[in-house]
Amino acid sequence: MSVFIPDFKKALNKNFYKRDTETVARDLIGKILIRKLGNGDTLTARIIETEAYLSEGDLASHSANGKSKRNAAMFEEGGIIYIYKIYGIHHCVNIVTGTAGKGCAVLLRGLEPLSGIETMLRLRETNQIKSLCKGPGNVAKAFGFKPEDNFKSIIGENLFVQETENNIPEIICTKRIGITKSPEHLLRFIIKN
DNA sequence: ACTCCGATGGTCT
DNA sequence: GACCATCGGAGTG
Repeated sequence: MSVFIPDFKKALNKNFYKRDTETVARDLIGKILIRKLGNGDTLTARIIETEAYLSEGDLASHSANGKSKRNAAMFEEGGIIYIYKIYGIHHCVNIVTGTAGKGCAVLLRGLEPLSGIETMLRLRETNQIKSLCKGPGNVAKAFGFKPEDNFKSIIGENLFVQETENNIPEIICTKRIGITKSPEHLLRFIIKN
């Protein structure tokens, strides 16, 4: 993709996120994540890897043991983000899916940076383009997501996912990464290549 | 290419 | 006190 123009009129809406989590995780592949920072910088990247965490029958999901202070955002109506800290070091970003009270979300695991790359490099404190948005911790850091962004809307002017034209990416489905419970579920989605 | 492992802290039993 | 939805560097083949 040579030129990409962020356009809020093409943002995915609440009905997109309120659907079944696995479907949302799959459909997010190939779409464009857009964030406008307070300083005016705009970051855009293509979503290339996601994982679904379900509200039922999924022991790996943070919601598996019910609502708590940490996972409360997961139990909101789809269309907001859920941010948590992992291993005491990294933050991870999820997009909450489904209807209110369910407790499900899609983890953003990998992006292909499109614009705002200088800002992402600065936020990541690296000069490595190759791994800039590779892995959930790096996705969060490159986009400047912090704990205070928990519960923020993913359908607002300064944070949204944009529809793409002629978007029929070839998608591969595998087991999820780094989990020990419910490992058999094929809930990781990655774009081919 | 791989495997191993330390860093570091919130959450839950 | 154990367990993590991780990352990157060191060591090995």
